[in-house]
Amino acid sequence: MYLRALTGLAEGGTTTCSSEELAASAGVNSAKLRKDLSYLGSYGTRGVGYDVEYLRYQIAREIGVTQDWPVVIVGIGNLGHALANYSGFRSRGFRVVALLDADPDRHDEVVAGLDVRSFEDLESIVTEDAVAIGVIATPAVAAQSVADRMVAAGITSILNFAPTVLTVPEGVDVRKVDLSIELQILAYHEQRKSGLPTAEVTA
Amino acid sequence: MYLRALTGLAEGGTTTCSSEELAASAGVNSAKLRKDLSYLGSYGTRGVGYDVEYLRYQIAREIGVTQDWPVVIVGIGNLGHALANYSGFRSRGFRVVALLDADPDRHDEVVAGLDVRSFEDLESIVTEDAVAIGVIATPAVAAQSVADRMVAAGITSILNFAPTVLTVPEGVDVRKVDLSIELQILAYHEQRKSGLPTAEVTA
DNA sequence: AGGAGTTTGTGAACGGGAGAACAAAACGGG
DNA sequence: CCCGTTTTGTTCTCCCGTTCACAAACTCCT
Repeated sequence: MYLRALTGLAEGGTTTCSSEELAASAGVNSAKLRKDLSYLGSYGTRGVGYDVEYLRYQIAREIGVTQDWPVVIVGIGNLGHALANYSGFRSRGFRVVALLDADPDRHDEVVAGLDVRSFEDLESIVTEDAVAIGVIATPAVAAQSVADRMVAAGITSILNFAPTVLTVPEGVDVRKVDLSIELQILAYHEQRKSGLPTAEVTA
Repeated sequence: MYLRALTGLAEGGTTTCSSEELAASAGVNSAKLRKDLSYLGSYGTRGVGYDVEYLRYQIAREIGVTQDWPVVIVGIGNLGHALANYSGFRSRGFRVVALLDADPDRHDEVVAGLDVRSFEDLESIVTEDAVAIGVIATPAVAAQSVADRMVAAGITSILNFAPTVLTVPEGVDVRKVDLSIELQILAYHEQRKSGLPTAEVTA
């Protein structure tokens, strides 16, 4: 978040910023921001603030975005399609090296300049391109078996868009994004708003 | 999460489950699950467990998924396309009533059985269909102005996929989904794994 | 009917993140 | 060169979510 806020400030021509400004851009409290940055080191100057470019590089280096991360996307349905075309990945150091799908009917398609290939090619792609990160955009029923194959092939980080809990061996990281849960949370608050029109709304 | 886990169990033919089973399905600790459910009421039976269907209905009612929520999606690029076609929304009580885009070239397209309409139609759609929830899938630069228009039109809950912090008046809920930040988190752990091959991996 | 075995619901302890507050450090003006 | 101003880095405190642990409650078997 801070990285993106800094990028925004840099594009706006700002060269120096205070913790207060940066915190506002990132949508957090300034004390929290300073504490977070202090874990990386002491990159600010008291009485002045932070050098935008310098801090940006330090954060990028720390979280590993200075290098390029090859990524494989499995499941080229609507969501996989969108992810393959999502420009935000490339601009943040991620390179989609392959699109895989189990459905042979999709294997002729070209999406985002890449051939959709057979899921059977997973192992060779992972070893060839040293892929460590895999994205699962398949239906829920297929997700666990795809994850198993990924882990067997050597992938150690998985981003899961399927609405299922994945079980993976220790040492493998999984993060889950569930689009409809976010909507459900909004619906819940919405219901409370309309149900209790005079009551206080808890943020 | 519990709701989805329960749906999965119900589809598998389970009629009764213990907190331990349900917690495993949802990927959480069983004590936490019991405490969470206790906030809704006392819907379990000691020595037996929870009735899957009954508990499912109680949770659905509590979070407001028994009713149908009309939703508007603004920004029909790759992501908006995918969201419009995402079946998980409809099956969870959300109905996409309109797709809007500022680009007139897109206004003839039909996506997911809906015409892509002009962003100018926002106000009439919101009032006509009593829409309370809006989804922003536009580029970052447009997100804030879209949010402002949404709020002015009467929308009180926004799901934001654009990589920007939105500022909205009090009483309006915003939730943010950032696809590349999830990847960055994985990349960070990945870097630590390879950088410290003998060190302990912190979950 | 009664006791053994389960499983829920909840009180208590633990841990960690978030904000307030302040000392240390850098800059600028006289 | 010194003092006031600004802003960082850090400590202290508070609060909330998570987990442990156990009593209450229910079932089943004898």
